Amino acid sequence: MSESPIRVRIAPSPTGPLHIGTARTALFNYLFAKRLGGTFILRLEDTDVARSSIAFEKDILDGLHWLGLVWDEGPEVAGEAARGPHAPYRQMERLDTYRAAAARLLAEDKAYPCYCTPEELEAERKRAEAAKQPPRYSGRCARLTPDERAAFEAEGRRPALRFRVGEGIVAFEDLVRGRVEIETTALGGDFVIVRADGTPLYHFTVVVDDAAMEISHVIRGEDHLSNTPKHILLFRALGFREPRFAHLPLILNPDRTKMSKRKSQTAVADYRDQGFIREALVNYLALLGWSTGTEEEILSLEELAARFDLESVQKGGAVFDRERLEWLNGQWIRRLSADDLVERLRPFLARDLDAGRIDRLPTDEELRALMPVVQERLPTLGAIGDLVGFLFVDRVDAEPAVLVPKRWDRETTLTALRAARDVIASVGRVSFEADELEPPLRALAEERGWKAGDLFMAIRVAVTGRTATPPLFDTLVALGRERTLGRLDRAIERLAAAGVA
RNA sequence: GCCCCCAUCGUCUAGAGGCCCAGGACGCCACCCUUUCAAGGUGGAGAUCAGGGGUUCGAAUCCCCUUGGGGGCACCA
Repeated sequence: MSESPIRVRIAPSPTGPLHIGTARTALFNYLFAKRLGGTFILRLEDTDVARSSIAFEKDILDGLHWLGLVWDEGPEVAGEAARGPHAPYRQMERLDTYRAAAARLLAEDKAYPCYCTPEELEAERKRAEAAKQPPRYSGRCARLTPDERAAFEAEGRRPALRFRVGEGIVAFEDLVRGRVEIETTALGGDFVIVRADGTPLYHFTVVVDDAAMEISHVIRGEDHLSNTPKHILLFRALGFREPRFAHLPLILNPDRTKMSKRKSQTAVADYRDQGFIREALVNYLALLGWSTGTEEEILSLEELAARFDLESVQKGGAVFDRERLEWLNGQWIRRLSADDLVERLRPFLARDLDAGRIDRLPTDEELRALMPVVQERLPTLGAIGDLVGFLFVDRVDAEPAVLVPKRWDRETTLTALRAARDVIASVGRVSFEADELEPPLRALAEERGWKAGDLFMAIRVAVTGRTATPPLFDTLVALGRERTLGRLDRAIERLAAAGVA
């Protein structure tokens, strides 16, 4: 095999938001390129004009960018010029290239005009299905005489262009699966490469572009495995050198079918919006279908790039396991610097404010002070409001029923809360620190014969409204003396009132 | 229906003939730590390596068959 520079690409189609599967394919291409000092290219396959949109394109670009998968060559975006020697990288801007290639195939009779209408083809497919036959183009237009063509033209029919598949066996050496062979007769007959309206189709553009962009390795999902023979035939017909192929295992729904929007959360943006961080998603995706062969598992993009190899890619599909992603997300959140975490938490807090889940935004100092206690408790960034939101609301409503610890009754709770209020009021006058609060409150519990845990739980619920919170004294400090006392008073009032009623 | 691909704990995987009556991780359970919740630590349950035939002194690992699963078969990508 001749040595050529490593050039790989991710070629998404802007017909939907960035999909987890596309992100994984992009990642593997990226890692492969980085590992081998190759070039990672982004190409937009937007020839399905009806379904493509700018909004999807933006979502895809933003998502790849967010994941840190920067491309070496790619289209112009947001006013920034295209990068790379093979611009444009958007297929609808490359129509001339396809037109020229199509003209060549037509001139060499490797392709021919087909005048069948969609309705006729549909009928043909229906018939095949009814007869339990594989759907296959009949080849009706393969050998039209000039007169017959003229007749169709006179009718006003516009032809599509079909590629002659021919006979024989196409074989290739897949980098993850080994040798794959398929008989061309199993390809479904001659296939359309240019629509009647003149726009080119996927199988055609992908080959023309991969050749034009000198792609050395086509790394894509297994759903393309059976398309590969078509592509190889096209590479040959056009006289292009074929790239090497590697087909990645599919990412699966829990029921082991191809991951889909219907059964799983597939949009990368949704994961980001829920507070999964890029490090975790990249790490998780890399380990879906590939492993280092060691027991390492927490790996950064750089560490992954240093270890990646196609030989270790799994052949079987992999079920997307959200729980494991969440665990990895926690691992990565804990590895962030406090300042970085504060920064990343901001948008989520802003969203909580918009939604009315909190009444004000914490200052940077407030947030920063919470990090030691918050960092190890956050499964996702989106959980921040749930974790410490009570600190930033104007009032909490502690239900009398939950205010009373399991082992206590209302009277005891009331007594305890009043006593605790006095202790806190007396010790916190000058400064308000956790290690100033804890000893006297423990002493109080001891003196009254209460379990410290019960006393702490009553206080916890009184000031936060909930039974699960960060450590109590850190929480009181974060709340501040005045608000702590205020919430205690309010809880005492409510509990007392509940008894009267 | 036809073609192609795949097959180790529930899930992600290690394993490339003896180191494996199969290792790690997530999840689950228990215990420890502990004011709650987490995090962390320790331990446990969990896979007759889909089944059946070969090959071999020896197979999760090689071959064949069966079964099961998946993907593809568009003027979508």
